[in-house]
Amino acid sequence: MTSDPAKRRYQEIAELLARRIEEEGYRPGDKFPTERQISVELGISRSLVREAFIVLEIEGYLDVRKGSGSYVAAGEKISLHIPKADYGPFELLQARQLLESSIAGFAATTITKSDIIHLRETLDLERRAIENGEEDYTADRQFHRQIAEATQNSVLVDQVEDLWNKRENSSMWARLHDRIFDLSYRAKWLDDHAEILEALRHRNSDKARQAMWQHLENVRLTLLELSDVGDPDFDGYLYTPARAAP
Amino acid sequence: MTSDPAKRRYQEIAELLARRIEEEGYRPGDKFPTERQISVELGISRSLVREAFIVLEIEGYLDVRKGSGSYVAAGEKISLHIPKADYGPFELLQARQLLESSIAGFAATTITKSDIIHLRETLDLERRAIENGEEDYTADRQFHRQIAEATQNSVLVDQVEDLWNKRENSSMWARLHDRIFDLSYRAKWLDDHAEILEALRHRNSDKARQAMWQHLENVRLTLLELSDVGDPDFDGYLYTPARAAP
DNA sequence: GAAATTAAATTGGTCAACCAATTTTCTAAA
DNA sequence: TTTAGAAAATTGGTTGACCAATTTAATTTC
Repeated sequence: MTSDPAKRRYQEIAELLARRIEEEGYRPGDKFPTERQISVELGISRSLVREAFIVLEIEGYLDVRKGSGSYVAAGEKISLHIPKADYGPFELLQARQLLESSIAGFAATTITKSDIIHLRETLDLERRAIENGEEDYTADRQFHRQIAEATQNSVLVDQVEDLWNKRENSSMWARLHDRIFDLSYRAKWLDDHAEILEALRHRNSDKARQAMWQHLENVRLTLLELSDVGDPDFDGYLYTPARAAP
Repeated sequence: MTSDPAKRRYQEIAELLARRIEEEGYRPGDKFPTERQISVELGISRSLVREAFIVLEIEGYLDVRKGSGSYVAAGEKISLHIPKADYGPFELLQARQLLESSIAGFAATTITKSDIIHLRETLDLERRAIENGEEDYTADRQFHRQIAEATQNSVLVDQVEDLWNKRENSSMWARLHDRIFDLSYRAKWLDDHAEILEALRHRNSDKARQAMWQHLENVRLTLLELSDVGDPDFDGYLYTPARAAP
């Protein structure tokens, strides 16, 4: 998908050093070698090491202090690369159910004509992707994002995006990915989306909420079906506490 | 709370340039000024600009190409992870209202005897903190977190925690902080919490949802009241789209 | 001998110069 | 006129030197 022509030098060095921190028993607060030490060791200039240190600082690995040195960071920072919880697909869906159904209900009260038009365009993109057999689900994601955007609340948008990111980082979901698209339940989900859009168009808050809930419930049921393949790894995810629709 | 000793130079420059990209009508694929141009314009060395470019590249703003120049990145990358946006207090509260009321309703169906006991203990801590005039609101936060934990869904817990973290990073909220605790609306909120707990204890899903909604609505009203002080900075936050309770 | 002061060494911060890849311009051949 | 190739200009990549803040060691003072 992405070009990924050539990894930049500082990125290579940063990954090398990050691996060192993780695998070499560094504990928070420990002193890390200085920029000069690393540069001598790797036979490169200090500027390159410095750039790598910046990356590591941003990712929450290091805490650099002028005149003192660099130290392995203590607090859990905003590091996105490594320390990523591996959420299960069912708890993710459950969270989306609770959050996105509320958002859909709210969005029905704030949505504009323009939002409706954009949502319809996204729906067309979805339909075309399915007809062409593409595995691309960006339109699907976009649909849900646009609904959140209709609330005019950036926190909600980020919250929804965060759940999608968590899903893409979920190892279990990655294993399910192929099965889901092979069996092409997406046509059913497309109908769900159309129903949600219809409720939003009529500014029917209750119906929008329920339609979103049912949509994600359908996804959940599909997942349950696909999980019943004797794979012992799925055991921990099979059960999800039942709950009535709101 | 946080130390925040001194923002690093490259970080300042990166934020400046990021703001320029966002506010100056740059579109994906557009060519961005070269490192040299920026360095001349800002009167600093190119190394500093280069470090800022690295930050922007990591955050998904830029796509730098040797010999060619830097271009505004096309795909939405992982940018939202790092640059913690400065959310307004009302959109934060609105998000909490939607999410936490749903969580409370769900938690009512999954909560255990043990959870109730722990919540009651937390409530006592809150009461004691208020009686002693402490400004510490960790018990408050803990109460909301424990309700999320009662759902047994780690995604929901993280989601709630994330909203609290966003609030603590909110500059506008920081300015409101003192006023809120000076006027001690916390006693009222303590009653709200007690009511929520009562609904959870009776496993009354609807009532728990509504009680949580009303609680956050009360916080919102307090904020509105406190904001009416002629501070022009609040203008952008004064209006929040109305919405009926679910 | 202990504490305060000063000096030296260490470390990250900043800079200007040069290197290498790419793009653009110019030139000449078809 | 078009096109292929070479030269020039542009741009990011890399380096070593120097600056400034911090830490450590040495010195002075009581």
